[in-house]
Amino acid sequence: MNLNTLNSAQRNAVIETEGPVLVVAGAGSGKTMVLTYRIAYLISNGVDPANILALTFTNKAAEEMKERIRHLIGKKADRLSMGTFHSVFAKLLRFEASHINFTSSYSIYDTDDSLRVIKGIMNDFDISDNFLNPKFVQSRISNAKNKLIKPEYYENNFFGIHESKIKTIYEEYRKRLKSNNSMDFDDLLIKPIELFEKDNGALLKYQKRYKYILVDEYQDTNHAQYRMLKLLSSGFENICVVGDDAQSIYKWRGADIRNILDFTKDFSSSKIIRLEQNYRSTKSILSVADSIIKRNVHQIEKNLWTDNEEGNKVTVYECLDDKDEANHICKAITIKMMSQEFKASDFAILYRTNAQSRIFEEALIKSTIPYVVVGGTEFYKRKEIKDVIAYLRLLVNPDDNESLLRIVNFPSRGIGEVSLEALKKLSQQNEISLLKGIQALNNSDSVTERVKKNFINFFNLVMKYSELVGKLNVNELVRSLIDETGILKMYKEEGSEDSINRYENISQLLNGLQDFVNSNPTKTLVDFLNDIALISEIDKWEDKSTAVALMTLHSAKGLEFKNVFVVGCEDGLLPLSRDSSVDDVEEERRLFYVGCTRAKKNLYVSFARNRNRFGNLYPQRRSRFLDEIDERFVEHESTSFSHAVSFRKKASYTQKKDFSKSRNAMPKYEDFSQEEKVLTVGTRVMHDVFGEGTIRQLSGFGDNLKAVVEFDEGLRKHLMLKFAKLKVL
DNA sequence: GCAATTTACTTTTTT
DNA sequence: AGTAAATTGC
Repeated sequence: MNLNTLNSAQRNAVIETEGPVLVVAGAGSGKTMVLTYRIAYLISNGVDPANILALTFTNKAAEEMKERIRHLIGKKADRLSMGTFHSVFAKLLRFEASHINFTSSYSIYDTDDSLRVIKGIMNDFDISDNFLNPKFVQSRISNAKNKLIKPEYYENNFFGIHESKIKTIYEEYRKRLKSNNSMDFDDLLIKPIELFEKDNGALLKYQKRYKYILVDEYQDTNHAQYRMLKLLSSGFENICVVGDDAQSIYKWRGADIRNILDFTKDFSSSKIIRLEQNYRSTKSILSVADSIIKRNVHQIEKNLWTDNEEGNKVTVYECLDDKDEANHICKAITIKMMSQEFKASDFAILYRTNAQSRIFEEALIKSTIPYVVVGGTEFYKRKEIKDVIAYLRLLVNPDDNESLLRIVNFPSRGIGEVSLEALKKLSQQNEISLLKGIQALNNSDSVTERVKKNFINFFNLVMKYSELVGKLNVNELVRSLIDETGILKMYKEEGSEDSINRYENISQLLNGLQDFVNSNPTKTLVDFLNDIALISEIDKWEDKSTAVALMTLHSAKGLEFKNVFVVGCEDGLLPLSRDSSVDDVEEERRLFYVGCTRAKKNLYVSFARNRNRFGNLYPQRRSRFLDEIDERFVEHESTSFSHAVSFRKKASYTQKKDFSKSRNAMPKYEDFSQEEKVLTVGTRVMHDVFGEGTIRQLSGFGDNLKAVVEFDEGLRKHLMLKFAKLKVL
């Protein structure tokens, strides 16, 4: 291990091992290397690896870091506690489960599972989901949990019309998860905190164990994570957090940027080390990124610089529409690959929303460029996969009612809604799990004999295999169970494209399980379920693969590529706006900044003048972020407009009719994005009868152009623009 | 109780 | 446009 390869700030960050340290690490400043070296340095100075806790943002980051440390210090590295907050504490909770009245085979509910629980509660409590959106309730509950607010204090912290109802749901939600022996993502952070707060012995045990704590991506930790770190580090106070406030992009998930801004206040006598030299990008790229981010008001002062070459200018592409954007980029990639200078995996296409990936996929296929979409519809969230997982969960956790409900009638066993209600009612009365309830139901007369038989068949299936858990090889057990359910057979026989897909997905899951067990025979079914609950798509992605990477800007955090395309730089998309409420533009700007700083050699940002959304073409305006870029480092390119025509359009949409009549004679691209008085989402309009309002949605073309207008009086109207004479204000 | 048809909703970003 | 949920008809 040679510390001389580090610059002086980096070296400080490695050797200041005692006491609280904040490392403000700008993009590309070698933060991963610093963390790696710091851990290796600790160990080479005699610290037991088992006394080090390193928390990363993704499992992938943890794996990579562990690999690098292994290179530096060898096998000792395996004894490190390293992983995401969620995976490290999920493991801890399996050890300590009995102390919080759970079992070590508790289920982990993802957001879908948790939403189903909430819907179930609202259904039981007769709260209509028109009245209260379950997703809203879910986000409120998650929000409260992130802030460590218990149901009893809920109403002191949230102020809206429905809070007392939400509080009731929150209370019941907690109860149900508890009786299901299940935890959601938030619980994985909260439950250890609750344990530590009530059981000082447990806290002391882990304080002693984790003498040195390191946290990566600290800018994206939430309050619960902060509280946890505070508790664990309060003994030795050897806590080192690394982060960059300019790259905080998870506020929507509860991340609290104050954690990093206030670190020096929260942890007294802490040191700050700034890593300001960027080793990743060219001067042009860094200057562009800097010109954007400096528009944000709230930040830690820092000055990122680089010794790297000036490099090529950053290209701003102006495209006709989203299709043109995709083709344009494919062409650029093809040309660059032909020069032999770059291979496919040197390129990344980064977008704001997953929905944007499709159009690039189509274009890449046509261009025969290998690509891989990272993220999107996640494998483990597919219906067929969740069904299989529900079976497995029920085997190890018989209290998991949510999983039971999912599969009790899948494949069809003749158990309908009415029979299920009877089972739920009986189980609730006797305060037993639904699975146990089946036995009770069998001894009652609330359902027909035929239904009883159907239930018992299911019950026997589950019991048969849960008794085999631990006795039979995991792989054999699962294959045999799935075979007996007939799921695979069912999909195979149906034969539609969709069902073949599902069949293959389940096969893939079973193969994944086989690999999991083969690579480590001591692993159990619970381990497998735990792993797949906490794994993300980015964790599975191998950058060794020779393919262009497509992913969201969020997923790209922490990665780097020689050539980066940040696409869809249009107002409303990047920055993304939901309705026209005041959004946090600063966070969107940071997201754009994160995207730009992923590039090592070449950066391309593009926007389309028209974009398809929900199957309709909408005019777009270039992102305000593009106007913030320092022009000295930019070159502009655009698709030739020679065959496209601009329209002179008057203020009123009554003239729109003329335009639509001559539409057939018009070229393919209708460009009204640069016109002055244009109707777009957000435009203020005047209606003779309804008064002033704001356009919320646009659809259709020509005579069929329709708008949803929200009038200031509170009315929301769907209007045909052909008839409604709207004036643009 | 189930299949077929209609409707509603999606596009934030994810552990 | 494409999918999931809800509703209807058998």
